[in-house]
Amino acid sequence: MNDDERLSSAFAALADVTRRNILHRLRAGPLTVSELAAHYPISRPAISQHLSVLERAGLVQRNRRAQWSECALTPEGLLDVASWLAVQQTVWNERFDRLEGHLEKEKSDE
Amino acid sequence: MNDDERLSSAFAALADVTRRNILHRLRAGPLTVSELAAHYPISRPAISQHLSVLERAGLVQRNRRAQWSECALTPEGLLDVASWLAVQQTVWNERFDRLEGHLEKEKSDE
DNA sequence: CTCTTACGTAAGTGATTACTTACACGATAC
DNA sequence: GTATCGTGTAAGTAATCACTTACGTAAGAG
Repeated sequence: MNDDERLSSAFAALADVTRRNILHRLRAGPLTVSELAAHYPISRPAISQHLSVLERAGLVQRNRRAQWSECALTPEGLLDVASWLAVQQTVWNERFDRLEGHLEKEKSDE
Repeated sequence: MNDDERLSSAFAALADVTRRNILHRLRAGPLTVSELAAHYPISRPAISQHLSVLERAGLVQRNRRAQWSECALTPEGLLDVASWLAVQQTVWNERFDRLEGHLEKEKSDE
């Protein structure tokens, strides 16, 4: 899986309220699949499938302990997303900077 | 469209290489649909549809001038995404902080 | 006026998505 | 051993997605 594909799978994983909510919930610490599923109106397999999506996107890790699966945030999970966003936003701001610079120049040209 | 839906549509829009590339390309300034489409191996209608997705996600604006459509980045487009990410990452870091704090405490308890 | 250009959109298709129920497996309880 | 719990996965389905080609329209060129 190349960079583009990893970014795409991460963004795709984040494009779902339930999955974002799972990530939000896991910020307090690891939970098992059933503990997570208890908070949602959908079936437990559906939650397990959402977790698979998050796992493939590198955002969550599952560790089997006896018959329980402990789900936890992957610490470096959002780094790629964050850095793509940072680049795009820097450029965005650069455009403002250039615009401001342009206006400054016009002003001083008067 | 509520907050969750807006976030979902933004993330979904970003979950595609072509669309991310369009955003990347628009950082240099506005372009028409055909100017954009020239860089991709897919049809012009396909690009137009990608632009519709980006537009609905609030990331891009199209302005019709005569028969040309000028496509430009929406300045505040990525704010929602960035702030969601910031929150989730803050929490992520807080976990590290708490962990570090815990280790510090254990250390001083010895 | 006719011809072309730049565009949006409708209709169709094959692939993917988000669910469901049913099932299989390993670990604990008895 | 059998029964049960927690889990992952297979199979099926309705909806959505990323494209394609075909068409309709508005503006400029001759």
